[in-house]
Amino acid sequence: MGKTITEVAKATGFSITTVKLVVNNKAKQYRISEKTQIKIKDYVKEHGIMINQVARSLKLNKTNTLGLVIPRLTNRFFSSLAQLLEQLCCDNGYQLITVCSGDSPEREEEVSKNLIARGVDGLFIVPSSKEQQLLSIKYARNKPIVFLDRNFEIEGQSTVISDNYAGFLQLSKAILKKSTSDIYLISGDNNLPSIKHRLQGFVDAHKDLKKTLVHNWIISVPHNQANDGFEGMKALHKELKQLPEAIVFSSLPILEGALHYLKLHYGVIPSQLIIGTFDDHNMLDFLPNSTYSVKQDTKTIVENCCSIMLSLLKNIHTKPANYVVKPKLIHRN
Amino acid sequence: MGKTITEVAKATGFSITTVKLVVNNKAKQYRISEKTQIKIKDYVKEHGIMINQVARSLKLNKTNTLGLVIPRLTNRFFSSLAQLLEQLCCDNGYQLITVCSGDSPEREEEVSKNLIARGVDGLFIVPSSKEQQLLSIKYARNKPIVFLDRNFEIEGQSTVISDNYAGFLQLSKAILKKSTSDIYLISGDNNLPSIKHRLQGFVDAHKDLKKTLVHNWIISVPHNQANDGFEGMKALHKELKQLPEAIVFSSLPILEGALHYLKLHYGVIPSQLIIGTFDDHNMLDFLPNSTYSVKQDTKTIVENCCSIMLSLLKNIHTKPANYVVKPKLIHRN
DNA sequence: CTGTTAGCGCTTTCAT
DNA sequence: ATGAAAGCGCTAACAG
Repeated sequence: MGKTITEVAKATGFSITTVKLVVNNKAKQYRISEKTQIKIKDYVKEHGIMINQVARSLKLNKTNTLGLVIPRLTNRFFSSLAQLLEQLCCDNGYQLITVCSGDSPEREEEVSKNLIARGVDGLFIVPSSKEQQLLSIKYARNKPIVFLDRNFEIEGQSTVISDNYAGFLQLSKAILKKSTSDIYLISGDNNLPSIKHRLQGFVDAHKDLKKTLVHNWIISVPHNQANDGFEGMKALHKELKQLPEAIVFSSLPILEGALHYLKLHYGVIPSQLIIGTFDDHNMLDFLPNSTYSVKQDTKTIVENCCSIMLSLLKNIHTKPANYVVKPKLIHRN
Repeated sequence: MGKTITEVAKATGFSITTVKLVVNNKAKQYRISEKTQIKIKDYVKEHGIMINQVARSLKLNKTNTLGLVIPRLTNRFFSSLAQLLEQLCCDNGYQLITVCSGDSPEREEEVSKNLIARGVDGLFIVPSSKEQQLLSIKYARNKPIVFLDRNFEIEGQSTVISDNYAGFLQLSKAILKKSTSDIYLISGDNNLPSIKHRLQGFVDAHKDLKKTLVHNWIISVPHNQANDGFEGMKALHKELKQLPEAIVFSSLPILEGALHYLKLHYGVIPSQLIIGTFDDHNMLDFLPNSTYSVKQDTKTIVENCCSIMLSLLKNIHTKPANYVVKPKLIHRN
């Protein structure tokens, strides 16, 4: 399956132009004779034809591919993002290439360069640091970039992020209204703007409701991973010697790790603990606890990303757009 | 950032060959003069250089890309698979392109063709049906393919799968030893060989332990998705009017859906229910129940896939290899 | 030590 | 109605 267009031309004895006209259904338009059409179509029916996209890309200086750089696929938010974006890109004639940076700036630089060298027509990037975001802009040159999920406040760039502040403001208020103010926060990667905004939402919820933050209200852990959550929970537990009324987690992996600690320590997850977390997952159903989760609107995020990219692809000088997508608070129990 | 090699040659006044020799650090070997080296290196330092991989690929008829076709990224097993495989391919000089088929044969055909037209050097495929597996072999022609996770028993192909039978045999025995034989199975996509083997393991565990299967022991649902699990649980519950001692689920999404039904119906997950499932997830920690899960050895699977692919890439006539990777039973509580 | 050249398969423009 | 040819940027082989 899959002769090249040139091979078909050689085999049938017609020129490349004629073959192309026939296979692109422009035969009528250019009045190619019936005989010729039939001969070519028969050959194609028997042997198949497959346009070599590499050669096409070289000639047109356009690959019809787009790159997506995310921290990791095992994070549910990013995997849904990748899946939806792939589908949407495909619907618009583009093949998405997804790569993981592991949140390491070096790796992000490497994979981004790689994607550009491979000739992607544009890039979606979840930047791991301000420096990397700037470097990407430099490397991509005149290729369109849309920054996703995080924006290190660089002027003139297109960005699509969730409203992290509003999400945690709403979540924290909901919990504060249910409970006293005995509420702690375990948070990873606090230098990320998205996390900073979440923290601010948590703090402002207290202010708005005229509640005071508990002493040592935040446990900071280095990253957004399960083992960080485990250590954070351990630290909090060691300090308090007991469980508070409520704990809020800056992300799902942190929550996973923290609950693993509790399970190890208590044998079960203490069900009276009120739990808040950024990001949602079906498996929160598994908990007996009252849980509040901030579900990001992945569909809208992806649609915005894609529409920005398509305008940028049409005209690189399109004015940059900055979307902030509202998440949704989900309550269980 | 990123002049082409030709541009550098023009700008510095040297020939393409000389420039290549210098940037590839073969200057010494070919005794390029110091002066020339410095001139070229200075220019590159200032303007950067970026090899156009598209042109390179066209010339060499090799793109250094590999394709991975999976049902969906939102399934945890497949996302870890993709993430690990991407890393391993990268370590070996290949860029992985992951696409989702949604378990639809039509879409699988479309994306596979697309990958081949884009010139991937080889393909990893989780086939959705026997017909598609055969079609992929036909389309790929002389490109290497490794089939993953499922094998519809086609001769002469390289495959890497988990030992589904052993996994469920072990899991079912563990549960049967703990409980009476009041144990049901909710299972989706029963026409997949992997699922068939799991069912057989379930049945044979009863045989081996001389227990009899309960009446109507299996609830079959069409697919491997959460809403299928929801419907399956509903059906079982309607039939029994109560909960059995134990339920085994053919996959995590099915379990998710089923527990969502229980949560809706009972308000909490009844903690006396013993739960068994294929695939593992940290979030099973969240359950108060006694759970048994079969954790696939993703790392070994990926390593096997990659090593087969690399030999096939070296020599397409390498004898096909068939790996069956042992999973691990995980017990909680 | 350095330069030249053919050609990968395609698109596009211009000729018949 | 059909064909010819240039050229995208690179590699590899050969030529000085």
